[in-house]
Amino acid sequence: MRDEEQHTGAIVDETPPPPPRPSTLSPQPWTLHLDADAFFPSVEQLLIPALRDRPVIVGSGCIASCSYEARRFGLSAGMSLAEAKRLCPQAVVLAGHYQIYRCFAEHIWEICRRYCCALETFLDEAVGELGGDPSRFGGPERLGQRIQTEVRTEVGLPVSVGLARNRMMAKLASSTVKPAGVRAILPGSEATFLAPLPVNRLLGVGSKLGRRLREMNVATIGELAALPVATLRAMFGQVGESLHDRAHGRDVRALRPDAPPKTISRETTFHRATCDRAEITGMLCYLLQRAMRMMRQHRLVAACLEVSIRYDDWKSYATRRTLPEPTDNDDDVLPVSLELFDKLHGRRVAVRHVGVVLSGFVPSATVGRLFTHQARQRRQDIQHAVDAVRDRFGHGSMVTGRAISLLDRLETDDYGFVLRTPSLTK
DNA sequence: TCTGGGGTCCTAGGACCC
DNA sequence: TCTGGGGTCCTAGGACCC
Repeated sequence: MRDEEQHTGAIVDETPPPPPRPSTLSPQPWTLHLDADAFFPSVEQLLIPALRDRPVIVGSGCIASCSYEARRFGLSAGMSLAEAKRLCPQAVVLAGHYQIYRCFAEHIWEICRRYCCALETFLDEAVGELGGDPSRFGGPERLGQRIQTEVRTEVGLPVSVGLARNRMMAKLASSTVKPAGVRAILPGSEATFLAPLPVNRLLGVGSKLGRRLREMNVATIGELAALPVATLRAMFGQVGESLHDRAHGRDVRALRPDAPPKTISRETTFHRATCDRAEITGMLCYLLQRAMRMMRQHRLVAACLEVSIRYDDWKSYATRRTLPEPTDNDDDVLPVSLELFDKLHGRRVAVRHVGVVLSGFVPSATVGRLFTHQARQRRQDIQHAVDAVRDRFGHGSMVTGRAISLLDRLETDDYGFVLRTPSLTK
């Protein structure tokens, strides 16, 4: 909760008592973390028997996920496809079928909900709070095995399950037993579990922070936990404080199962970098229309728009603007996106990548003044009619303005993924 | 290891207001 | 008229995660 208090300025008492830190020994509900093993390739291997036991990669440009058969060749998520093909030429590369993955994920989540009172989901992961005492099932580990078996028999996919007293520890638990493992971390055993793990396993320690910690001769989470919080605060500011908490197994993040998104973005990379302004702005408008539609599905209204471009020499630029007033209408934001693009697009270098980000959301119901003018009301009606057509026939059925030039080159699914574009296929 | 797409959170400086 | 401090908003950028 400390993070939220800092954001909202909720602390008014000059001398508050020390904030309650969730002790690893205090009674807390159990947290479940379930992680599907090599999710995308596993689904492909389940559906296409010929792919079983073969190295399978899902991704375009780089690896989104690869099967354990592929990992034996040194492949891992994030690696470029060029490098992957060099290491494992026999790998099967698939662009992915995200609509299908989503269906499998929802089935897995439904199984988790049998045991969880709150569940936060990502595509290949779920984290939830157990609704009751796991001793009913013979203890946390037995419960994890039960959930794992239900997923295996009902969905057909391997998953790893971790159980602990907070979400960070539950996720660490599942990550240490992948694939197809179950691990419960009993209260009081957190420090023993954490101490030998490499420091970069800790949430929030990526490449940069990991390098700085190694320079301080901190290689394990145990060595990090031994550093005084004042030292970490002096070196890393607020990040240092949360590092100290996490190294001691504390995680104050609450589950937010139905939290609305804070940003909605769409971006794409051109297969061949282009100088054609019409092509770039056409793509920009297309991406923006998709992001706006997704935002309306969440019943949100944006106050801020960001446009980003990346040139062929990999230099990236982005600019944001607060809109004259929050809106969910395409007509309000499309001209702004073009202004922002022109502001960014000053170099004589081909453009490789464009993207848009919507943010500063407020619920659409609270923006009453949007509906005060008749003209605006008419535009809202048209927008909703367009959305209705898109809901029924897909986004590509109703692309407007500059994005029309892209129509015959785009094919998308209902979850916001571009399945085939000139940039993603040979 | 020349590098996709969708997110979250934090920091910092400048403008502006009181 | 000048100076200072604090708060908030806006813009820009970076680290990190899946």
